Amino acid sequence: MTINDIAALTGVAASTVSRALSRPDRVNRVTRERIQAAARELNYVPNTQARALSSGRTETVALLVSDATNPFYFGLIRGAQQQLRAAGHALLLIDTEDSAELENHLLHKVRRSVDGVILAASRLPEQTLSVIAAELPVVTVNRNVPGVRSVVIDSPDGVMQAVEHLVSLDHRAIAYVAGPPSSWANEARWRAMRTAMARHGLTAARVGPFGVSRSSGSVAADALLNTGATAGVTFNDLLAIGILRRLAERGVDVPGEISVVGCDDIFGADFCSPPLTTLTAPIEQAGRVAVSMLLDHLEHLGETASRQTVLLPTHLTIRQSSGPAPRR
Amino acid sequence: MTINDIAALTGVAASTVSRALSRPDRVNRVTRERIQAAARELNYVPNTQARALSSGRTETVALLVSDATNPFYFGLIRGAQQQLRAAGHALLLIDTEDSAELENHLLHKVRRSVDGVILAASRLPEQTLSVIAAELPVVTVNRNVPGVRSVVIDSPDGVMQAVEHLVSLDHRAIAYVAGPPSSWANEARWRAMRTAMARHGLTAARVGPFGVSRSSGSVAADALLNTGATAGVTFNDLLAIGILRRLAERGVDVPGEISVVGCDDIFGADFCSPPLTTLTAPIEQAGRVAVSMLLDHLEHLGETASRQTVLLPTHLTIRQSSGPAPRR
DNA sequence: AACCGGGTGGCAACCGATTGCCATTAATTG
DNA sequence: CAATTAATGGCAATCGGTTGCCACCCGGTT
Repeated sequence: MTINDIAALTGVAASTVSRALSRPDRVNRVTRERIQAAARELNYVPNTQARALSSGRTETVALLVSDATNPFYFGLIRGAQQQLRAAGHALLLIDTEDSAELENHLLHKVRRSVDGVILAASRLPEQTLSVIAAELPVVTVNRNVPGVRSVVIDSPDGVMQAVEHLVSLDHRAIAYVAGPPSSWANEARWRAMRTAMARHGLTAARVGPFGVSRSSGSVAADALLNTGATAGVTFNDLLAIGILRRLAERGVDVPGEISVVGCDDIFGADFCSPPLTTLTAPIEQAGRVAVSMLLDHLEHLGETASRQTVLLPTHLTIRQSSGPAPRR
Repeated sequence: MTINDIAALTGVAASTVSRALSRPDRVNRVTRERIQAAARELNYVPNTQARALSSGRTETVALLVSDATNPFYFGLIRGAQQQLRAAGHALLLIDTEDSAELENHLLHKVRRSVDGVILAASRLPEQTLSVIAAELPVVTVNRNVPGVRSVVIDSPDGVMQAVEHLVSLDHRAIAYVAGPPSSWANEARWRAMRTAMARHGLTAARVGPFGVSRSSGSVAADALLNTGATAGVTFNDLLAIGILRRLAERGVDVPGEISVVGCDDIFGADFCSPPLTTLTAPIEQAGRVAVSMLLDHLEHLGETASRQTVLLPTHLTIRQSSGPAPRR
């Protein structure tokens, strides 16, 4: 069922069929309807590659994540997928395994086969990113690079809320449990934390970096205890959940002896034990917005974007992993 | 950077460049090396669509899931992704939103742009599936259809283990909490459950069907309590976790008053409260195996497969959501 | 009657590879 | 030494659309 079959069937040229299907106003109504009817009848589906080859548009967007098993991305994938399907585009999922080289390599490889890419938690240095953004429409998530449009979740603001929350509960020694140094969000959160602490005349301790997996949580928990802090704010929920587990194992009461605040509010944060106080991030929305920005960008190539960055608000969701500071 | 640029640069014909890159033995060593060097230098990446157009191979595989946010699929996606990347293929992720029509429609749409598809939890009727499998390489996961190769996780066997476990703890009234009727696995588990119960002269109760989300768990929990059963085996972990939550809310002690056994051992099953006794399924492996089968099938098109179905074993992981039956 | 312009639809040149077929050359063999 | 064969690389068709350009038809103007 190619365009030619339809052409033969309806007695017009292939080019007319093409136009009837993709630029309907360019062909006479009766011809168009005859063609469209035939197309429907034959169950015609245009060949994506052929179309891409000549038009340059693939109707496909790549979503790069650093680790497909990180629940944080589930929401992102979902949101992106939703929005893409609404626009009739396909989603190419790419796992960069947390490696900048691999990320770069894969980006290069798919460069020609997608209309644009969404980089969730890119590990690429700023300069490399700029280069890529110059030759391919890019939207980043939680990563701010000049000239590259992005959607960032305002977790720094959330971190401040978390600090206020903890300070109001009489915590004075609060530590930040850091994630990967190559993560832009990690540094942003740390900066916000120091600022918020300073506002109360306090200084934050910092431990890490740790990998973003639950197993890293064990090490992180021990390190956190060593700081003597009465509360810890972690880079993300995965780490926080790992910490909770290790603390339970060591018989440390949460929040009696130490409070733990996570970040992102991923799947599981509400039913772990104790349920995690965390920064609720509109992850799915971030995915949708990222796609919207990208598609919008694609439609107006050449024009300068009206908005380069969208900041999505977060809020602190208080559950049972945080409580009053223990009496000394 | 097309094949022609390289041809011009090295002074050979484009066809020779093509061969040097894709069928190296077909061209002289020195010519080949000169071409390969040039390709490397120019950072040449073959255009996927162009290649697909002429060769018919897209090096892309679609993975259809019924709901991208279901943690069960995370592992599957991961496993598939890993194996695909190792083979240099790309992964097109498609969310069918639990709708058979949408699934069919999307399958039809991508039919020409992928080399094959993996259907995880297809909702399609058997006949439709056969039709699709005839015109496109297909591997199903947890779905057995004659003539379609598949990888199925042997949860029926696991369900039997679960029943043995519960019966040994003196449970006599055990209920199955059913998932979507359109799920093949759901029926398979129910059958296994009845068989296992019958072996002990017992009959299983059944409640449901319920949606596979945590929120459905609330309704399911209440229904489960109404059966008077002292233990419930659920279609999957998501449902089980929802049930645990609702039971906690109602002040029902687990496992003191009622035991709950889940299925799949998804992310979260080990840290919910209480940690869930569940059937541990090799999900990631399932993803890898599915891809292997598909790629293998692609390489030997026309030949009849040696193995049509791979059965992956499960085992019961006993945690704290199951315990001795309460005294009457 | 000659002219103009909008609406239609065909022709043909791409897009960037792959691949069957053939010509050339070199190597092997009787 | 002639003949057969193998290795190598070029030509050109092809995959299935898209799109610029042009020709034609027709009604409406001067």
